[in-house]
Amino acid sequence: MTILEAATRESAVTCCGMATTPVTEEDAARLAPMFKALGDPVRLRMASMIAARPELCVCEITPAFELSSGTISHHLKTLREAGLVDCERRGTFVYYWIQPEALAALSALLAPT
Amino acid sequence: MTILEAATRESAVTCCGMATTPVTEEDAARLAPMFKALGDPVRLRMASMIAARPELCVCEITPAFELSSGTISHHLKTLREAGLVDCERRGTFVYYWIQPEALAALSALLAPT
DNA sequence: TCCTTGTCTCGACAGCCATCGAATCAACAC
DNA sequence: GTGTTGATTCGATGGCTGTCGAGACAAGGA
Repeated sequence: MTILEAATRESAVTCCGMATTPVTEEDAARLAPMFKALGDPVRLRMASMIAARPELCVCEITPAFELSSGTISHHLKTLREAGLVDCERRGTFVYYWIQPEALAALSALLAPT
Repeated sequence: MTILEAATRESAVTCCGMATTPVTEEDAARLAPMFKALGDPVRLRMASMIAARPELCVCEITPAFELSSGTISHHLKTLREAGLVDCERRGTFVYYWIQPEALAALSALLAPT
């Protein structure tokens, strides 16, 4: 079971945000890395750009930031390892898309239904 | 204008999450520190504990973690500086409460209306 | 006044992280 | 094969951060 699946299922089970029931130690350990990944302005913008479209090519992300391609890849990897996005190579290009369940899990935690 | 007020107003103006419109550079700079503050398991649990009640005494938070009082204070300060909580001393004790607008701003960003 | 208790601040330190440039890899065109 | 372009990985570095313990501060009681 991936982190994402666990987080999604958990939020579905608890069905309420932290404003009603405090998160368990285990949930905190699973969800905190997702918040952490969004805790950098560059990555927050990246995630936002990716979420605003069905999928997005790295070649469209890179020119939006004045950063080296190495740093861009590093941030995308961080978002991927947090379970917030996934990617696929198609020919020369790599495309990223959002994992909506991950966003939903975080959102559910912040705002009780 | 505080960070919190700015974030709250912004989310009210845009009224949609990052799944529909990418956040601006300025919004990202304002909101990322809030996500970052929630990006530590200890702070996420703390915020959750505080959010689950109208207000919470530090003396109730401290025993929930196996950490020194210095570290507890440090994390609470981080949450406060991020605009997620506020506090007040009443006699010997200090009480913390959540800033619901801050959570709402983050939630609005994650989940379009 | 002195002592106790709750909380915060300070100084220090080990570990993590954002960034860069260089090197490497993948796919394609020639 | 050779070269080119897109993307990732690697190594290094300066800065940030989570943690502790000790000290300082605030409030109240003996």
